[in-house]
Amino acid sequence: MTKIIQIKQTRIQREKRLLIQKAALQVFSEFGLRGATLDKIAKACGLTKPNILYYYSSKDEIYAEVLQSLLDEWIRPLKDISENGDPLTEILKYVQKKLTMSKTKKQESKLFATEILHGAPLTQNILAGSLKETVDDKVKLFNKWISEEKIAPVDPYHLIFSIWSMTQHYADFDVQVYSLLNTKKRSRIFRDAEDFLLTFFTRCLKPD
Amino acid sequence: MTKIIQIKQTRIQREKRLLIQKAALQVFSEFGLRGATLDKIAKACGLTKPNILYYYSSKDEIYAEVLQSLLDEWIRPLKDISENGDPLTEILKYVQKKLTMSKTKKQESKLFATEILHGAPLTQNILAGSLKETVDDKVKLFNKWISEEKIAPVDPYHLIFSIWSMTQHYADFDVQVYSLLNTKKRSRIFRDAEDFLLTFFTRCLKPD
DNA sequence: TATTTTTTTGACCAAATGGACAACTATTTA
DNA sequence: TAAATAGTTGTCCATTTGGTCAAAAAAATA
Repeated sequence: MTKIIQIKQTRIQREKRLLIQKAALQVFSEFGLRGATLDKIAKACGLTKPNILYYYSSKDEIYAEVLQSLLDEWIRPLKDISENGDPLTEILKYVQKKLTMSKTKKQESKLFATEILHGAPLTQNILAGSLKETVDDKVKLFNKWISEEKIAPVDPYHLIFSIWSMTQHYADFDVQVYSLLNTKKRSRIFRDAEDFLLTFFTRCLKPD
Repeated sequence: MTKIIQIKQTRIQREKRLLIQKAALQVFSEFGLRGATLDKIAKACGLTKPNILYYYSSKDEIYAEVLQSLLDEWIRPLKDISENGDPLTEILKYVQKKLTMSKTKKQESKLFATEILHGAPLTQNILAGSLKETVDDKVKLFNKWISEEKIAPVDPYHLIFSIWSMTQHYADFDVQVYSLLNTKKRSRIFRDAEDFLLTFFTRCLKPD
């Protein structure tokens, strides 16, 4: 009742909702939608379960909101690829940005991956909608660059997939990466990864 | 009791265990360990829940067995990289094999990905054990090839990661791939992916 | 400060789920 | 074919978990 009549959020509502979202991201990314429980989220943010349900009407609603705010952020860097800059530089900058996100937004990456992996039940429309739009737009740009012989002729869609997969791998499969590299310092891994990726894409995209 | 005394499996045991494993792979890969229920597995293989628990003592045991048999298969192709063949050809063959697996073993790929993504609770020892051994072995081989100037000097660990991530992407993120490519035929996607990957790795690995 | 509104929580509920088990049926084996 | 063994299932149980609710506490407002 009250909540329907109430129009703008109170200070406490803003704070608590954010608190819950943060905890939820953490729990969802670790356990997945079904593995996450309201109790875990509650404990992670120091609230009680009924209190959480005072702010969100269901677990699914929390999940949907966390996922939604993640998706916007996820697409943004792709949009930033500019048709004015130097083609190779623009693409390498994008690679770098994505790799950095794998380091600093690991939970987001894992949550997104889990969602897609399990069929993207809540994300399908976004994939086919705004993401597809952005991708198609950049594909057009890449094709222009190719026709101008500014980058090597490769399938732009698969080029984008390769950037996504290689960079996100360091977030999503971190456990495997860390198990196989006997490096002590994690920052070292990302430095090496960056070296590798930049060399890799430079070699692949430099026009003949 | 009976099962402890019994030494070799009966025909029915072999058949039913396989049946259960197949169904379990399907259900686990779609819903994850926690999202999968014994009822779903039971329905998927046409047995009753108690009947499944006659063959496996718990859901976790089924999961562990499915995962175990998957892991052996998963590592194998890497082992097949031969130090006798032509370096570039050997690596490209490996890429091809992995891509094919993404097409034909999609469920396995997704299950493995989910496991690693969620911290690899049951797989950690294998990652750090037999997988690491095999990887280290191939890294040594790649380094040898590099020092002989038969392939370009790139970090072998990250090279392996790049092969894994780019090929598995077509299985794990299939929903996204299909959403973004407006292709009707799926086989077409894999043909294009193969073209892309082979060109890609050839360009990157060809010695200067 | 009195009143209203918002926030918090302990206790509770119903559904889902992993698993136990005894009784029953089918298959092997002697 | 009779006895023994293996396989199957209906029923039941305990735990987990998403969610409710009424009452108490805290905060905002008049």
